Amino acid sequence: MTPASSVSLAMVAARANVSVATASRVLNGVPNRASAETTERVRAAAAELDYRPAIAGQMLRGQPSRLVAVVAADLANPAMAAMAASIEQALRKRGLVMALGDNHQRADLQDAFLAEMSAHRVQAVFLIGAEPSPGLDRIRTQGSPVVFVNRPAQGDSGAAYVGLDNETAGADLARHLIERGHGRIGLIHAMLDGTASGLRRKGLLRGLASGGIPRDAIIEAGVPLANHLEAGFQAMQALLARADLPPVVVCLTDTLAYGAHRALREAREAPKVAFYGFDDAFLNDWVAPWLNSAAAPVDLYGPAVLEMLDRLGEEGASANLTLHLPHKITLRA
Amino acid sequence: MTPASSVSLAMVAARANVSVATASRVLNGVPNRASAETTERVRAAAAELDYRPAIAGQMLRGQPSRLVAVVAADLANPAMAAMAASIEQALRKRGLVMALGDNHQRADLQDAFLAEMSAHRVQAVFLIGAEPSPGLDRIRTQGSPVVFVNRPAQGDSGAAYVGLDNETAGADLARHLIERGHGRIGLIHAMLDGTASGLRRKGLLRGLASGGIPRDAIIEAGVPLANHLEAGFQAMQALLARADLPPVVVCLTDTLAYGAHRALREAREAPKVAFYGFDDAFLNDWVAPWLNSAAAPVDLYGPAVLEMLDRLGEEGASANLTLHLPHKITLRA
DNA sequence: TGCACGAAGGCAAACGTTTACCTTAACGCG
DNA sequence: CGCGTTAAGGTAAACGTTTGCCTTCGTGCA
Repeated sequence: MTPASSVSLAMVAARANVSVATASRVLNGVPNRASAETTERVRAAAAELDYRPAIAGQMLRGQPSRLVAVVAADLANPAMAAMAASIEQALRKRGLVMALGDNHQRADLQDAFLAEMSAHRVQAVFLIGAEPSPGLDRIRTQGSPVVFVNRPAQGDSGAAYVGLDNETAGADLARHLIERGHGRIGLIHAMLDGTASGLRRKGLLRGLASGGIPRDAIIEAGVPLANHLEAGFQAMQALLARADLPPVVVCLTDTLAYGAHRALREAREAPKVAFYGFDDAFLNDWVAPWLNSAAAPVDLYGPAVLEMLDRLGEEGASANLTLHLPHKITLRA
Repeated sequence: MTPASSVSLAMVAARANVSVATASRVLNGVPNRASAETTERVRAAAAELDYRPAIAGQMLRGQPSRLVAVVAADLANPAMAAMAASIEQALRKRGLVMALGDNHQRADLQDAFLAEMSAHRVQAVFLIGAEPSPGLDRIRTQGSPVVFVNRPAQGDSGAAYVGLDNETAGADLARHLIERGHGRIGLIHAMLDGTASGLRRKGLLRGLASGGIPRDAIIEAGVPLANHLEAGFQAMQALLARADLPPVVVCLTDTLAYGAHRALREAREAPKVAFYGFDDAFLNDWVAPWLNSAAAPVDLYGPAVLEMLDRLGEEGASANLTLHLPHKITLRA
C-alpha cells in the first residue's frame, strides 16, 4: 500500500504481470496494444501503488519538462505577487508548473536562478521585472522561449513582451489629468534607465505637452533608489519642501506612491494632494483608497503570457511579439 | 559557441578528448582522478559549451532533486508572499529551488499541485497555510519531509510546524490590551476550524479572562468567508451597527483588519477605533499606519523552515518538531 | 630486482521511461 | 488452403549522469 519511497513503472508492470512496455502503453493510452483485461490489470496496479511517472525518466527520453521558470523582481510587491499568481494559475491549467525565483533586483541572483532552471531544462522563462544580466542573454541566445512581463527587455530587439503599453498609458493619464483641469502636476520617479518607468514618463510628458501644459508646470522629483518605497518617500519630501506643492502627484509606480503618501501623512501640515500611480493591485481597494492607478486587470496577465508562449512556439515568420494589455485608470479618491 | 539546445556531458568529454567518466569526475571535483592538464581541458570545454548537468540524469542516478515544493494559500496576501520570499531566499542559499503553487484555499488544486511535485520527486514540501486534503495525507505517509508554516496541521499529530505560537501570541496581546486599560474589546474572525485563528482566539480569550475582563465585554463578530477582506468588512459593519461599538477591535488576521478598516472608513460617522491584527507585513508601515499587529519578523521564516527541514532529516529520535518564532507586537497607531 | 601503491583514466552498469521493431496468434477473404 | 491484416505483447535501445571496477603506468622502497 504505502510505497517505500518511489514507485517505478517496473514495479507496476511486475504487479500486473506484463512487460514494462505494455504498462507504459496502457498508462499513456496507446490504442490497440492491450486487451481490455490487461488494461484493467495495469490500471489497477498503478492505482494501488499510487504510481506517478518519474519526470526524470520522461525528460531523458526527450520529452519537454513541465517546469516553467518565473522570475519576479520583488515578491513583496503586491502587484508583482498578483501577476505571479495569475501566471501560476494559467500555467496550471495547462499542466505546467511554476518555479518561482525572486531576483531582488540583483543580476547575480537572477543568473544563479536562471542557471539552475537551465539545468532543469525548463520549457520557458518568464520575467516579471527582468534585470539585464549575462545569464539572461545566454538563455535568450540559446533559443529558450523568454517572455518579459510588465517591464520590457532592456536591449529591446525582438524580445517578447506582455504588459502595459507604458507610453500610451502615460499619455492617457495625461489626457485624464488635463480633462480634470489640472494645471500643475508633480511627477515622482526612482530610476528611469530604459525601464517601464521611462516610457511612462515619456508618454505622460508628451501627453501633457500636447495638452498645452507648459513644461515648467511639471515638477519632477526623482530619487534613484532601488527601494521604491523609500524613493517615493524622499521624493515626496522634496516636493513638500517646495513652496509650490502641486495638487496632483503622479508616481510612476504604485510602490512609489505608497512611499509618497506616507511622507504626506507624516508631514506637519498635510495639504490635500491627489495621487496617481501605475500597476494597480487589488489590495489598493482596501488599504490605499487615496490612490488612483493606471493598470491592466491583473488576471489578464496569466492568459496573455501563455498566449505569447504559443506565439513563440509557432515560430511562424516571427509573429507579433508584443502583447499590450488594455489599461484603465481606476479612480478612488 | 551557442549550443544548439542542450549540452550533454558526452559533448564536453568529446571536446576535451576524455571519457565521459573522467569528465564527470573532473566537474564533480573527485580528487586524484585527473591530471592538472586534463582537468584544465575538461573545465575549458565545459565552460566553452556552457555545460550544465541535466537534472534528469542526476536524478535517475538516485541523487535527490534540488526542487522543494512550496504551497501558499494565497499569494495575493502580502504576508504570505513575504514568507514565500523569505523561504525562497533561504532555499537558494542551500542551492535548492522553490516550486511555488497557490492552492487558492481549495483542496483539489492543492492535490493537483502536490501530485505533480511528487512526480518531480521533490526533496520536501512546505505549506504556508495548508488545506487538509487526501493528497497531503498521502505525501505525509510516504515519508517526504513536510513542514507546515504559519498554520499548524489539521490533524495535529506529529506534524512539523514553523510559525507563531498562536495561543501565546493571543494571550500576550490580551495582556497588552489590559495594560493599556482597555475594557471593552471587539473580536473579528472568519472561520475558526482548528486553524491558527482558533488558537489565537483561544489565547486571547484566556488572557482577557485571567486579566479580569468579563466575557460579555468581548464583542465577537465572525463571518465565515474564505475571503478575509470581505469577511472583515462585513464583520466590522456588524460591529458598527451596534450601539456599543468597542474602542478596540482585534482581528485574528491582518487581512481581516484591512476589510474591517475599510468598513470603518466608509461608515457615515467614523468613530475612533484602534485595530490590532496578526501576521504583520512590512508594507503595513507604508499603507496601514493605523494597524497594530502581532507577528514574527518575516525574515525569520526562511531560516527557521530550513532548520526544521534539518531536524526532519536527522530522524534523531524524533526531535522537537515545533519551532515557534518569537513574536512581537508592532504598534503604529 | 621485485613489489606495493597511487595516480590517471577507461568500461560498463544502473537509474526510469518511451518507442521502434519483432513475434505470435487469430481472423477475414479470395 | 494461402495470404494479408491486425491485435496483443515482448525485447531492447536510447536518453544523461554517476560510480564501481578494471587496466596501465610510474615511482618509491626493501
